[in-house]
Amino acid sequence: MITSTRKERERLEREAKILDLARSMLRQVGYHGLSMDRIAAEMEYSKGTIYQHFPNKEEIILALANQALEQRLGMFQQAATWSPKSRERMAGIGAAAEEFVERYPLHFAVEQIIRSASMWEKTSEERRKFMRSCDQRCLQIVSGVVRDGVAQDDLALPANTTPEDLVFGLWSLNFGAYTVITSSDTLEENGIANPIATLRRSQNLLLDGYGWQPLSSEVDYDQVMDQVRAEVFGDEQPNTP
Amino acid sequence: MITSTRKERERLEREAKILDLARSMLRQVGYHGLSMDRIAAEMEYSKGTIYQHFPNKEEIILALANQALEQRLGMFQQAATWSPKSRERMAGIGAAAEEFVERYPLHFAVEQIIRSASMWEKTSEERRKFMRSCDQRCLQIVSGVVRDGVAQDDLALPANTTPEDLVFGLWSLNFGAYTVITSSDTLEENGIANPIATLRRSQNLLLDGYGWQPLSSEVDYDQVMDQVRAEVFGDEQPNTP
Amino acid sequence: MITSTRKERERLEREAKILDLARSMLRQVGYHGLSMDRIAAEMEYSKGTIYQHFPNKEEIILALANQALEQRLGMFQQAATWSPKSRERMAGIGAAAEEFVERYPLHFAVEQIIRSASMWEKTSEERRKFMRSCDQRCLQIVSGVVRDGVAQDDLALPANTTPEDLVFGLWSLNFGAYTVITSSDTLEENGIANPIATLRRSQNLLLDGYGWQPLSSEVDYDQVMDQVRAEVFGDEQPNTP
Amino acid sequence: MITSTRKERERLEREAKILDLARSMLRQVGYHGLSMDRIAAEMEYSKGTIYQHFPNKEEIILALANQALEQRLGMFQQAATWSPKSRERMAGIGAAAEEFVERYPLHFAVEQIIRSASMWEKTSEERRKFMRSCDQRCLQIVSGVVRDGVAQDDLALPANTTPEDLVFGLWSLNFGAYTVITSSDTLEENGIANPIATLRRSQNLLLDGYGWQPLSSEVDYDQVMDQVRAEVFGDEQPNTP
DNA sequence: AATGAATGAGCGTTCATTCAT
DNA sequence: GATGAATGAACGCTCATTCAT
Repeated sequence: MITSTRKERERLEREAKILDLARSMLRQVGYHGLSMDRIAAEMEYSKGTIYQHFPNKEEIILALANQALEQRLGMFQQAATWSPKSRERMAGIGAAAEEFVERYPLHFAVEQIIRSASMWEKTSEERRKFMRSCDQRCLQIVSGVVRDGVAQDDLALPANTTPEDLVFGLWSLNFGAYTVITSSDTLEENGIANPIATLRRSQNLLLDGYGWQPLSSEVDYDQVMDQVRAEVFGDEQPNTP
Repeated sequence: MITSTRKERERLEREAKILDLARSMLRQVGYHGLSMDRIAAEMEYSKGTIYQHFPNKEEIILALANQALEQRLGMFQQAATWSPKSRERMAGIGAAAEEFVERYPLHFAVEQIIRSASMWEKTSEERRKFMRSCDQRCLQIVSGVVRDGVAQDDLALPANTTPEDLVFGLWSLNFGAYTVITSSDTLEENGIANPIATLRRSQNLLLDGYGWQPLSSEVDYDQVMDQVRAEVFGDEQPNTP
Repeated sequence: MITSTRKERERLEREAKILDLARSMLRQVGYHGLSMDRIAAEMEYSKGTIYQHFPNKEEIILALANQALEQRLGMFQQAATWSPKSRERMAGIGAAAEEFVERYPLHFAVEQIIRSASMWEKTSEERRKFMRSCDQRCLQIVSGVVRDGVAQDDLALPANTTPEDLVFGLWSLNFGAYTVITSSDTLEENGIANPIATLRRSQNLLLDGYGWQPLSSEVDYDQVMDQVRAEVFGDEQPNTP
Repeated sequence: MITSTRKERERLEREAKILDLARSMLRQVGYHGLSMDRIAAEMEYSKGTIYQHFPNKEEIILALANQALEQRLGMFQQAATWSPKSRERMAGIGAAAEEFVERYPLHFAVEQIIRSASMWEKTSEERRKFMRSCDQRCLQIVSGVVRDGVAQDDLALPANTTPEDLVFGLWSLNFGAYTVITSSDTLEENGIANPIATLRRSQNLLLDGYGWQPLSSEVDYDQVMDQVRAEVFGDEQPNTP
């Protein structure tokens, strides 16, 4: 029993090591530069050993995606229960999204690559399902907060609009903002000095636009978000300069 | 010299042809399937000839991206001068962005690939510069409209906020939305039936949030955008259902 | 010792099981698909254990071949004592050869592989010897029948001709026929509707040619062969249509 | 024109060289030992170049098979027109088969491997067709001689027997005999001193058995075969000792 | 004795790039 | 200037075999 436990533990450690390596390599050399040869070379293990953990390259990438999604899911779950006030919980989720990108930039990079690469071929349907379900659960957490807001009369949705529609807007804004931030190194010299702050404001304005009470003119959600990051995620430094 | 002019013209034609072919191949077989061999095989020219136009494969892809950016730049320019009213011009740019993705989906796909691939070592500084300048000019066009709005008192920017900050929000929203739309095939079943409409509303709410007059509660910008797409870009069918 | 006997028995059982598995895998996935990994996976034993039985893959295949040869040898022995009449015994051996291919097609396939593959460097001298001895004993059984025929004056061999020469002819005919049958799927459409019947006739004509009494014009050896297959080998259905 | 002719010639030469090498390697290391790596290494060309001539490994093997079959076809055609007497022409074909194996032992080895290997997967259907057609044409040449014999009343076929049935017997005998000869090195010590002579006799007895006139008791077909090999195929030494 | 993780050479194949013609 | 044969490193992947446990 002890032996099998140790072996199992070693196996998991090795698997984690492979994924760590693959993750950082994925960012450095991109999807097309990531190769089993390189992964094996960079580890102290042989190619065959890598293949004993993952049946093919795509599975490695999908595993990375799953890790990223699971990580975010967990953070969203924490944030979604943080406050009794619906709009504050929403702000909390925004804070979680921030925290996620900053704390696990590689996870975010993996997500970006996954969402744009054209490599949905060989990966096992099982894992793909898992990925979709992570996506959905994330979406549901956030739309759940919207529903709470509606239920608590903090918010009234326009006709023909689902909570998911609202979330789609926030999601797009968030994902797009971090993608632009990550892929552009001339933001500052182009007049965008503090993109994170702008993202926060944009999110607030969007929620204000939906009439979600209390509006950002009444509550300083910037401060709320810093508070979430400090209290829920243990940041030492507030993020707003 | 007339001769050299003809030669030059032929050269440009051939270059355009290579790019057209590469672009459609990129759609059909993905980045993975794009190969110099295949490009050459599908043209009446040989591999060597193609190498006389583009020193390596990456340059082709970058050239493709530049075409896309130039295309968008042109469309933005058209949209940015379409109306005397600043907020309508802004809506026009939104319509142009829509039109761009729908009319040239490949261009958008190329942009995404470019933004995630890591292949900048091999590409020429010249082309890279061009790309950056396209990006910047696009940004400037849009921020120009913002400045006009400010100048015309349709809009007052908060303290510490540049026109570019505002544009960054819109840009993120747009880019993010189209990335999510492109990469997710379960949007509808997840409650997001009409993502384009949601994107439009999100944009409007954002601009409303900045106080840009006249607000979307006063003017039906949906209709304005359809109008732009019809009048400026010649769409026969309005996009709102 | 009782213990060692049990162990020995278990060992032999396991060995037989490995070979059974390997043989059926050989049928299903061909020589190419036969792998130690797969054998181990399909058994309740590990790769290492299999290596304790067979020092390498080739030995397994050779052991398979030996099983096949031994099987045939046994059947030939049965057939060679079946009748007091030499020519009928000869027909019996023909029937045994038929029976062998039909009842154990895998054994025949293994034989063919063995005879064409080049893998003798790795295999043990012992097993190779065994294989040669099987071959020889088979030959001797048949040539023994020829000698009986000569001794009983049913047959007179030409000058410079050994009983083995005669057997060589039959052997060639038989092995060649089944190889052609196995490897060609267009026999029928090429006018060879019943190759087995033709093989039988060819054998009979050959023996007639040597003057082996009674000739096939006097005795219906087709019927004799069906009888052998029914009585000696327990076939329920006669083979001639 | 001249250039292209030279290039074409060089191409064909290179192709022939690859095939020559592959052929001799196939015999030495067997089907499973033959690898593109080895072929490339043994030539002064790189792997990529080999692939510019043959799209995959199987095609190389099939090309070898085609060469062998075509070679034999040609020899059979020569032999089939050699004499006005049907049975002598038949003997001529036997001589051609002998000549083929002796003059091109590698071609024969290829045939043997092809007929037993389980690798009919990837090869282009086109080439496979060609192979089948070679087989058929060979068969037709020989069965044509049988038909001639029937037409000339040298031979009467039994009921339910096609000329192809007769040929099937000869074919089996021949292919089987040479396979046994090739794969067994203990023939002589097992009492089979002159297998070729035995094969010849077996063939004659078979044809005698069908009643093909004149019988081998009337004509010395051994001498006829030596004559064919000398006159048609230019052998300097008769083959019968 | 049994295990299965680890190895690493090998496989068939692709493809960007070069360069003699 | 155009060609395409040649290259050779790289790719994803397999598998017989070894050996520490």
